[in-house]
Amino acid sequence: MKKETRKEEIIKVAAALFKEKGYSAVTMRDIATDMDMKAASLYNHISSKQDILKDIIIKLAEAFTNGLTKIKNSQATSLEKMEAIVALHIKITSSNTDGMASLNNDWMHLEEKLEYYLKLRLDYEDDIRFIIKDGVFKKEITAVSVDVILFSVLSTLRSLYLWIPKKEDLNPEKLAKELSKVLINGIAI
Amino acid sequence: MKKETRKEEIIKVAAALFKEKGYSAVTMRDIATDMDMKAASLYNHISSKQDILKDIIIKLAEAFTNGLTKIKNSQATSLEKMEAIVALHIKITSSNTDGMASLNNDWMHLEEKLEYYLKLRLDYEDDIRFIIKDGVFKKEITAVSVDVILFSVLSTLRSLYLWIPKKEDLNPEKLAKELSKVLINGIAI
DNA sequence: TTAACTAACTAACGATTGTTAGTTTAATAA
DNA sequence: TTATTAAACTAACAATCGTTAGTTAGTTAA
Repeated sequence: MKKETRKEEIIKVAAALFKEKGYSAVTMRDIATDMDMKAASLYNHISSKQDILKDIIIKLAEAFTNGLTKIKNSQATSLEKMEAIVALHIKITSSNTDGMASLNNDWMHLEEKLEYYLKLRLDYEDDIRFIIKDGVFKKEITAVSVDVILFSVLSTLRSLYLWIPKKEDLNPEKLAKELSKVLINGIAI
Repeated sequence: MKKETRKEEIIKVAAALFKEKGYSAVTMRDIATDMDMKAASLYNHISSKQDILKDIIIKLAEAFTNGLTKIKNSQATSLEKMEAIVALHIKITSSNTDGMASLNNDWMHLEEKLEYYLKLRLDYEDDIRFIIKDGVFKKEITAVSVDVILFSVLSTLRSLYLWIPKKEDLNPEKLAKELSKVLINGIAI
């Protein structure tokens, strides 16, 4: 029960198609064509189209949750934690930009796992909101609306999947440094 | 307060459904159900499903292009222009959050109008990139990567459609002020 | 009144959808 | 050798898709 390479290939090919056209617009025959096989043959490896989406999204969502847990339990300052969150998003996203497209755009088609996903996402946002609030309290972060800060930072990080593939020469550490600088210090001189 | 035409009603209902499930997952029968009619009756008012999407997206894309043209031809400083761009996005997005979901997520299904849309989007990004470059040259904007700044700002503005509907008491001017402050001055004290 | 128009309807179309059943082929294990 | 297994195949299914054709009822214009 460990011969999952073929299954993983299918999921990878499917994720690329899901990014290009969206989950609903991709047919099992599309995935099969890119795998050089017939649609029915896919079912030797996966149990349903739905199951492919679940695999893609839940794995990524749990990676974010696990990454954030380490950060929030660390001894870093609030701003250092924000920098670590930026680095976490760059690390996970650059390892799977296709899958991140599904996570961002097709989570509503999860059905059985939808509730679980929504809980992970809500908890994730709450944890970051707490880090920001703590930063404001400790006078590390400006006292403009916490929600505006949360929204602004998270929107940028959640869009990385669109942008990272365009940078052919990606240096994750350099990007993390520059992006942290822009998000934390702004763009004004 | 002129009465909406039947076609406009359909487009509005369709946009709400497109936001909820994505263009491909919405059927003509879904739209008809929400309009309290049969799917075939929709064709007395619209020519195709595709045409609904085109109406939604192109109208918005042109509104952005027109708005940015005024800003770039103004005498404002680079930072003032950036603030005006923030306000432009808030204004257009808050007037049609449903449509903005299609613009962001379903543009790839435009078919005949796809090329035109892509040109508008590319020109839009180039215009903002120029404003940022000019700001760096005039020492109003920090000399970190222009693309990182462009990406960060535009990602946030393009995600407004997800966030504005959650703020039941939206004050566009106040939001523009706060968001500009966060994007331009950052979050650090 | 008559004619034209608007906006709904029923019925159905060919195409495509995700998926199942049963079969075949080649490689590996006994 | 024989048996087993993995991974492909063909054929087909019921359901659903966007859309068309033709009809009907109510409203407006002449």
